[in-house]
Amino acid sequence: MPKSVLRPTVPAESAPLSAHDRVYRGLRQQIMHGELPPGHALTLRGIGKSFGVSMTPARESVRRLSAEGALTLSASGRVTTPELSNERIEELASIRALLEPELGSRALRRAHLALIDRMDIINDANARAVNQQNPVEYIRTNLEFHRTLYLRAQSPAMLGLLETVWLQLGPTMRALYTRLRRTTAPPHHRLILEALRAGDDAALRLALRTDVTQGLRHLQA
Amino acid sequence: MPKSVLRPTVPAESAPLSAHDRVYRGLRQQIMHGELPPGHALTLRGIGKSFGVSMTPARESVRRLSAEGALTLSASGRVTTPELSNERIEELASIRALLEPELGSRALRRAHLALIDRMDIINDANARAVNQQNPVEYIRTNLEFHRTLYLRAQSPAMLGLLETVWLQLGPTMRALYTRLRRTTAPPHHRLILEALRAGDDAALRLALRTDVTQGLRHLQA
DNA sequence: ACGCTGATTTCGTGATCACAATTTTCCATG
DNA sequence: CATGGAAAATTGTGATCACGAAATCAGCGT
Repeated sequence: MPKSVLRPTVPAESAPLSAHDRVYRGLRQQIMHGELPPGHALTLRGIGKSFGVSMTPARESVRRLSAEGALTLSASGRVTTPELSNERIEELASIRALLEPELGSRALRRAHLALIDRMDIINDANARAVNQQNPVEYIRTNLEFHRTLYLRAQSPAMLGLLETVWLQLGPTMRALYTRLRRTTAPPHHRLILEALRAGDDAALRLALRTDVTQGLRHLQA
Repeated sequence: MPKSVLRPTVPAESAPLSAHDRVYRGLRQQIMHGELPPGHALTLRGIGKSFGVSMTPARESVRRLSAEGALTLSASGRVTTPELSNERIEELASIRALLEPELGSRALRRAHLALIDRMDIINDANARAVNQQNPVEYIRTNLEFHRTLYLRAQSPAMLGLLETVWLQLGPTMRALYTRLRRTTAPPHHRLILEALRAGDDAALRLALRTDVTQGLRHLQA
């Protein structure tokens, strides 16, 4: 594979993206966006083939993702997406309920109108995904709505931690959202946007917390 | 499934521990306990040799640890322990200040006297490490003091997240503790123990928060 | 003494392979 | 028709290798 020939003048702004990175990002997105159900089995050779690489980068990606809780390794090394117990789901939800209000609060001071408008647009796409009953698109836009806000918090470590929590919840969220097909958009997104416009810290924290906890508690029924 | 019959002479109680796991655990402990200064360079071949394995398990361990923020990969793939900016240190400290009071509070309901006694003993060892001005032993016993409490919270995901934060801070804590050799044990451990004995949730949360923030703020001078 | 350039060494990456263990398949037996 | 177990296919593990890129070093010139 004459890779250097095929990449004559690499656009300097973007990294060349190693094989491992492509596989990692691809798998990570599939998992976080709920494209895989809980308990879905994967193989290193299969992953490698679907990304056009050998086992080696596939294995590294799997190790990395399993370290983040996005994949489960059985005792014999078999790879599956995690099947979370109810206890674990509740714990992850409570972590979200702890981190997200904090991130929102930090972002509030730096949020300007352009940001809120952008979130509004994303929220529309989210509502559309609900109408289409498209779980993957719903999860994707929902996460993008939150991440757009949290990026303004300028707290990369905290956001990174939160993303690993989202990652762990990906397959479970898919299962829950496909099981009971919801027909109404998450109601608290409006409250979040209002609190942002008003610059009301307490209201924003509350809206974020209830959005997270209600969203998951509503599904555990 | 008569697997136990077919198994030759494996010690049943402990997993065989794959090469990758041994390397991962070994490196992780070195980093978390502050045995390596910030910016310390590592090589895959060197890691492999020091653990008696080939590059492959070494590489997987490094990938995993870098995913957790315990190691930094340069653009060319070079491996070093992270050199944290002051901003990053503050952010990680505020994450600790967010998670640790929550974990402590959850543990409080389940904490019995034997646990507090154990923490007392660990705290003595911690004070001894201060007198000996032994940074590694100080960090180790300090973390063990906290972890002993948080294990009772029965919140493995939250504790896991916290440990990755500790991991990221390992080399920096070593640098800080060796730079200014402190001569007095952390004063808030007493407050933590008192709050535990009194069953006072608010006091425990406060003591944990100040222990975390003061501990790091005291060193940034 | 200092800086630059070219050679050499070191290093990470990704592919491939042998091997052992597991899982699956399939057929014979009750 | 179910069931048990042997054979075959599949899978993860770890070692090794070639390759290109990066870092280190040597030697030269200024």
